[in-house]
Amino acid sequence: MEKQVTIYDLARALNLSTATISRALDDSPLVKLRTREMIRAMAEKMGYRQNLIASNLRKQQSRTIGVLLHEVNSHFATSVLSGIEKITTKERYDILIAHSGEDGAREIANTRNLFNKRVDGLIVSLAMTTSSMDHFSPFFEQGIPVVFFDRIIKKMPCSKIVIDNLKAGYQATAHLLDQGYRRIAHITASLQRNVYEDRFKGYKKALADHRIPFVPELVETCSLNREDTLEALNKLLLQKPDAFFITNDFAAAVCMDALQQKGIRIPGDMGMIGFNNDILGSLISPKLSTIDYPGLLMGETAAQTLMEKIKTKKNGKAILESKNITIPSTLIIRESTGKKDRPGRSRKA
Amino acid sequence: MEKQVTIYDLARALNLSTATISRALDDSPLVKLRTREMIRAMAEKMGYRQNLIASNLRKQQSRTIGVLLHEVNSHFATSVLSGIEKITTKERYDILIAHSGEDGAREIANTRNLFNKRVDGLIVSLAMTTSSMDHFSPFFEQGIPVVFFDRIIKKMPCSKIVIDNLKAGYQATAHLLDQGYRRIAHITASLQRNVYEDRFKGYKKALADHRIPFVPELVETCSLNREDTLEALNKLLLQKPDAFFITNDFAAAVCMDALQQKGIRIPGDMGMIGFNNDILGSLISPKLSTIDYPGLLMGETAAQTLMEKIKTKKNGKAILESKNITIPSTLIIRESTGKKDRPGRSRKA
DNA sequence: AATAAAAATGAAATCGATTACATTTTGAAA
DNA sequence: TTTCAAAATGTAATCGATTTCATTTTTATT
Repeated sequence: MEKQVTIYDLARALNLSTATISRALDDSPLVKLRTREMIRAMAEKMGYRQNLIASNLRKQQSRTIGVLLHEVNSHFATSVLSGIEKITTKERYDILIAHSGEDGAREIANTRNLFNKRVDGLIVSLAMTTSSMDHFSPFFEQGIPVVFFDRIIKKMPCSKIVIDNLKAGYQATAHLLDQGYRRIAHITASLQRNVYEDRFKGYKKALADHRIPFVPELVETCSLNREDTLEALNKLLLQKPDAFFITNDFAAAVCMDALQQKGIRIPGDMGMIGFNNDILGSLISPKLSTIDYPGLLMGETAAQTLMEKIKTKKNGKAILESKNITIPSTLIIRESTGKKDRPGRSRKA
Repeated sequence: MEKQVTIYDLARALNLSTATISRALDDSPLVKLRTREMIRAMAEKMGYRQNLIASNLRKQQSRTIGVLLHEVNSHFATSVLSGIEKITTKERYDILIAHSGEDGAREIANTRNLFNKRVDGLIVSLAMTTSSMDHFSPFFEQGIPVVFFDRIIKKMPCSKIVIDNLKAGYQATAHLLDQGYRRIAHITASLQRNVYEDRFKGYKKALADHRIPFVPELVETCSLNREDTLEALNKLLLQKPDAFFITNDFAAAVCMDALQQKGIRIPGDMGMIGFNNDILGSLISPKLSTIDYPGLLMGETAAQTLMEKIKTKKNGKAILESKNITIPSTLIIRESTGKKDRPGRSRKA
């Protein structure tokens, strides 16, 4: 349990000033090369380790960026995180991850904490129950860059990274229609959140374009966890749907399992399409059709956008132009959306 | 872009000293209640936010604990993280997550960085390729608590949280044997790592106890990602196994999918057991038998152990007794390990 | 060798909070 | 009203690095 070695110790040992030590350790050309080498050697020998807390206080930065997430236990979330990390580590920034478990109050507490830790920037996907945006105002007031992704608020004046959820919802629904399904149920989450709202809009637009009436009873909203999803499923089954568009692959997998238990064949009796392109979908049977949502790219883009903002801020003027970036998403057709069987006929297994 | 409000600003505004302000904001009884309320109100009014960097520098702490992981994109990893978080947020600590992507060099860099950030403690699961332990010595020298979990080094003098991998490997293998399988292949990862080594030992012991000869050709080591797993699978198929014990559920799911493509029936023709109890296993078909590895509990236990160490350190004497905790694991029998078909007979689908 | 310019180094303020120690205020007892 | 302990507040050092603004040393030029 030895005392920490500081630049004062190095200065004393070498009979130099802390200014020179500090500059040398930063590899500044202001210090003679020979001196620099001497200092490096002594730092190594004495086991010096820079105290980043002190450094950050003086430099008025933290070299840390905060990431506010609603959940981390999904393939999508971990993809986004690894995309973010890929960019930030390259720039030698750390990330502080805080997740709210979909709870707005925890999101507020986390936001506050990250501000107090003086993160240099923030990347956010909103919790399901967040309604007000007031907790972000300290960041805006201080000009600390914030980038939203996935779950955003459209009217916020800052950069946002999204996919075209309306189009994706449209594609998913249209594909089911093309395969002969007509009574398409939709399991989704809080329509307060843009992502679910837009997919829902796409769903309705596809129905309209195919001249299929929209039936409100075919839509259920839930938290998307296992129990709630099954509850929604059972409620919807009373409406005799012939296909499901489910806004999340995990929930879709849960439903497929339950439907197959009941002896319902997928596809054929029932079409099924998910959302996100979780690896899960390619391992279950039948393999799940879905919308590819490139989490890695989204994370990278969000981080890249944030890093640029941080840099322009450092170099003087804070040009706070907000970017709205739309990442491409793709319909992935696998097995669960095979053609619908004609009624009365039987299908080859 | 207003300037940050500091306690100096509050002190000036209220004609008090920074000492009083600081104490009041900490709710110290040294400050008269009325004054405290006044200060709180003014802080609120002026939009004061504590600068934790300054506070941490002075207090010689970071209220942050570092978590070194090899990967984060698995159900197990996210469970552990959420277990850790559950405990640490309760104690108002943040976690700084660094993952190495199984790369020893990155692990070293991450360890160094976390040290420089002066984390108050470290929770570690080693990367696949880590061999030396030298990068942890600054922590030991400074008496900063370190807790290892899952992938550990047995001889390290610090707390470790593990499951009984030998027993688990034994159970998995014995279960396959009980179901009538005899040529059991084993797909695993680097035997340098205790977890894989111990499971392998359990596998061999189970074989020995059932008087089945151990065949080295039935064991393959790989990274456990999709491609490598498939390669291992194909190599092993040449040895005509009748069951697989695969040390990871994701890899097991990949294999099951590939085997079923080839028309091999699971169970019956081939038994299959995984490891970890990833949710995945309950959604694929047949449902995967596995070993439940309680990640949440492991995370909680690791965090709890660490928090205790941090506390005893703060209260003076650093009693560095190392705990070795073994968490219970359970065999979960589902569908993929149904009885083996007798040769020559056919099984009902 | 004298001089100016460039290079290297140093002194001290600074970042924002905490806290040991000192001082003032308050209130109760004498 | 005085006295003194307790309560409340203040002063200033401190955490460890960075950086502005000197100051000293070195090098090049005449």
